[in-house]
Amino acid sequence: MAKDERFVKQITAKSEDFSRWYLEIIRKAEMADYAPMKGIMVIRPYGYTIWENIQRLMDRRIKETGHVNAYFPLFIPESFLKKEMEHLEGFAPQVAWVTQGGQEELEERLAVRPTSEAIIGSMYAKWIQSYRDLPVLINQWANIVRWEKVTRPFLRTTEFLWQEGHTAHETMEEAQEETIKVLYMYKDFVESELAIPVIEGRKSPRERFAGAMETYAIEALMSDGKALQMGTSHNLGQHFSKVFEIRFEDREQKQQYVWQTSWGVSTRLIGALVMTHGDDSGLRMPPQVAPIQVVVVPISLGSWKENVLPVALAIEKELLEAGLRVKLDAREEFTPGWKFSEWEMRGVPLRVEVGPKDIKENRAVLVRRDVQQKDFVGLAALAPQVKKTLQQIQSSLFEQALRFQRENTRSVSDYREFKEVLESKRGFIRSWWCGDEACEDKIKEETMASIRVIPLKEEAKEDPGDCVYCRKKGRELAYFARAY
RNA sequence: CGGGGAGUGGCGCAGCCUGGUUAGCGCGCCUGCCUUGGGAGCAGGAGGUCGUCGGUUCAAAUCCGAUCUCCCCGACCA
Repeated sequence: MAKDERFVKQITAKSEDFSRWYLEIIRKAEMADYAPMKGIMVIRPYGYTIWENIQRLMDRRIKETGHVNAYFPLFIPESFLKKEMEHLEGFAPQVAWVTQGGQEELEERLAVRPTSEAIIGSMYAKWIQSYRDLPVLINQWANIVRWEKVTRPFLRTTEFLWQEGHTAHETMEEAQEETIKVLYMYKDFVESELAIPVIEGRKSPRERFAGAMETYAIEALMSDGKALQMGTSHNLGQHFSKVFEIRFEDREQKQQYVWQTSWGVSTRLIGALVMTHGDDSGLRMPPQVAPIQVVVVPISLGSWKENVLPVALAIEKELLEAGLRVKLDAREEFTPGWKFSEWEMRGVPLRVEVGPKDIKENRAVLVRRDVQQKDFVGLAALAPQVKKTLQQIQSSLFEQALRFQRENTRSVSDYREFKEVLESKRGFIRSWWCGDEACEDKIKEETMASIRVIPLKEEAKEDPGDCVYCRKKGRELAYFARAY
């Protein structure tokens, strides 16, 4: 059996049409389906279980760093949104409005939340009086609506699910520290749970969140060479506290405005999993977030129900007791081969096969989804071996993605080369930038590439080169890419 | 929002140009037999009114108009 041979052709090859491949995986793996309204999808159980796993692992980190969960309203009065004009103008084209309740027209329009800075800010103004009330460290899990013109399942939909943290602090330094702490929390989460390597850094002013003083993000490279923003963390400064009057009496008994942050990751991460790890046979789920970590397939031959099934049941029980998410697929109406393909499409990381031959040898067959490798394992050592293999798959997926990211990150100092790389290879391009928005705009216009992130740690290590566009002295080392 | 393409049983498609009996095909689904170590085989069967609305016509999946949705490219977008 050749390693990269496709057993069954059921989806468009990734290399043939990436976009179509992506959409077909989502439907064949039953992650999501289109709802009958433009740009809105239904997240089906298999996709939603991935989200639940993401939630569970992220929520743990959020709480470990001292935050607590709360829930704020879906509706935001227009006047609240208007208080921070930069913020309103940033979101205006994407806001859905409620103008009528029952038969009555509303006196004031209500926005369906595009994000919650405004409504949360108005509440913080009531809750915060003294430095003793600070910091406020609140997170909420919620749905968000943004009227998007171009939508794609998970990557950009009109309604989506996310988590948004909103914190308030005594000092600018403390808010900045929080912003960066969360950025690295996201990086750690995405790399260790989703097995997706990211580059963390600051956004250029052009890409900054509407109303933020500074925006930071983690960016990943999808396997078609386009970048995807995986999470953002904003230092809001005092923009919102000034307009919402979020004041406190400080240690010197003076009135001060609080310093705020906000940060979020969304169901877009599920799209990133597909585009980072998927192959021509379907999904490849990292074990940490896989809805099913191990599928047990009994080889149904002859009197398998008497001989094979009891062993399969015992294996299922043992793996369940070992704390794994296990599925025994003992359906009679499908052949083993059919089941193999089915679970490969859904990206189940590890498959355990047991058949008559294995039972004679007192063993089972382990098949890794990531590399399609088969190994015989004695039944006595099964559970520990399965656990170990899952860990290997988790790190192997990360390593594969990291290798891809490194191979597709190129340092370029010449604009001609810059354009050439984008045309032929895409990926991240590391270049110096003078800091002038005009250069950034020109580059975007001419190459469709934007500044994804200005790395936090790398700048100091190198002598500045010239701006890749205007040749003036470079001020920032930036990662450029075409992005989703 | 601009340009292009597409909506026909669950999925993928043919039919439309050149209107005319019961709208086909493959996969899937159901029943039975037989099979099962990489999506088995045979036989029988169910399921669509052609995205939606309107118009032309004796007659519309087919022609005309509007509208909704999806896909691709671009503009826009934390």
